[in-house]
Amino acid sequence: MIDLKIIRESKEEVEKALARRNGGFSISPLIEIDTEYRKALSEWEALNRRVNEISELFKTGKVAKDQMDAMRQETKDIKQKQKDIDRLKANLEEKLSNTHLAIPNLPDSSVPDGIDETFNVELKKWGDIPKIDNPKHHYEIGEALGIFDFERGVKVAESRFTVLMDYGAKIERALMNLMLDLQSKKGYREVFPPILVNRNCLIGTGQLPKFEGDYYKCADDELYLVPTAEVPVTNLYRDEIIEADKLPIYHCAYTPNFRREAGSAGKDTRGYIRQHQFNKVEIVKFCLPENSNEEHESLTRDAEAVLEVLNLPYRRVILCAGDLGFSAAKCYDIEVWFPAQNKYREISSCSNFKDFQARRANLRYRPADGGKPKYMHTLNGSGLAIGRTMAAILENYQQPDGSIMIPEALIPYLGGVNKIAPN
RNA sequence: GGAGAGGUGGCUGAGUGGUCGAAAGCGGCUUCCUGCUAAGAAGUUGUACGGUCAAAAGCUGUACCGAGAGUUCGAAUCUCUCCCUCUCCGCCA
Repeated sequence: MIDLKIIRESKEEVEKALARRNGGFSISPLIEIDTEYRKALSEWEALNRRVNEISELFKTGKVAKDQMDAMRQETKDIKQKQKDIDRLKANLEEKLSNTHLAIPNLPDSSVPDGIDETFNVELKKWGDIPKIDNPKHHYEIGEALGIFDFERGVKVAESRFTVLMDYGAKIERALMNLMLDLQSKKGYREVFPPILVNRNCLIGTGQLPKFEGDYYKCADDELYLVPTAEVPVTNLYRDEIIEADKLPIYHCAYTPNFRREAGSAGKDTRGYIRQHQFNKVEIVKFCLPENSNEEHESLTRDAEAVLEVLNLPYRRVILCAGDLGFSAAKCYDIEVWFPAQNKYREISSCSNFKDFQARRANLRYRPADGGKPKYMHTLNGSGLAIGRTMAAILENYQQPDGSIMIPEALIPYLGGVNKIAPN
């Protein structure tokens, strides 16, 4: 969340920055609630001061006998008044918190203007687009190879669930290992976190309270299936104070991810691109505020490295302010080439959240000079979405005879297999 | 699921209804001392939100000892409810 102090003191700048996003976020209601809340708080404090005074008099034995009852009565009356203020205060506090938590991050000044993805700006392209006559879609190839079973996925769960068979399952597992090995070598400490997380985690990273309907929740427990490893990994250090010399901290994590895809009805209904359950390797960084820009650049490079190792053509775009996710101040999308769709599709999102998540999750560090704890910066990116990587491999490595070649780097992870052909 | 123990500052850990934001130790910071290092001596050291101030420092107010409610002039301390952790037992991958 955005520092309330900044919101109070530079209302215009904050509103101007937020206006670049879609949706028109006015912070006036927040400021009103904040003012009311602080008024109630100081009233309550003034009353309590008198209570403290009276008890101090009792303590030091300065109360004359005939005044004791009057003073006892006075605090009773004050407590009664405080109760009324308490109700108001609790009410305002909740409103303040909910309103505050619903305000998205400020777009960084380097983020281009624009209202939707058509305003995103391409920054670079990598790799040669393969020349394929009448390229087939990944789902056609996968079904013909017998490695995707969409119908049984629906039978076992519902739509947007897929069963992987034989080399489908094996490639999924091989990619997971390749990606974790690659990021581990780059210095990301591997972690395997819980896949069910509590509500505070989702508030910490910014999914809640605003997007309640987007996630799977357990009926009998206050636990949610993770929509991304970002959630448990970023919350690893929630409510902690880390010594400055321990930063930056890098983590990589594999988890399955679960998303209800509310609002994506009809989008990518065929294929393996948009599933309710998908695997992903995530890379996460915690760093000093002054370093987050360069950490963002290098993190994005670390995500791109996976595509380069697999020799899949991609491009990098910078998201415009209107397309930016709720918590991000700045975000690069990495898009991989899909020959049959004849376009680039998102395969990784690399974001700098600055101190937005750190405030929510209370992630602080102790400065080297021993001063007061400060909020660190958090960043993360997919490294990569595994299902989409498999889909991209199927399409980019497809052969005229219906087989697919295996990217060289993946061959060792598949026990030496370099080609998969239909039975 | 059953029985018991417990949740206190960056950490470990004392705590009698008022002298407790809280002993002590560790860690951190400052200074001193000794060729360097190590060791030693003294001092200092919580967080949040307010007020005062041009601002900072300082001073000052309020809250915070797992969460919430209660008793009391006054609660870390007493009572109740909830949450969490640990130990033992049971069950189980």
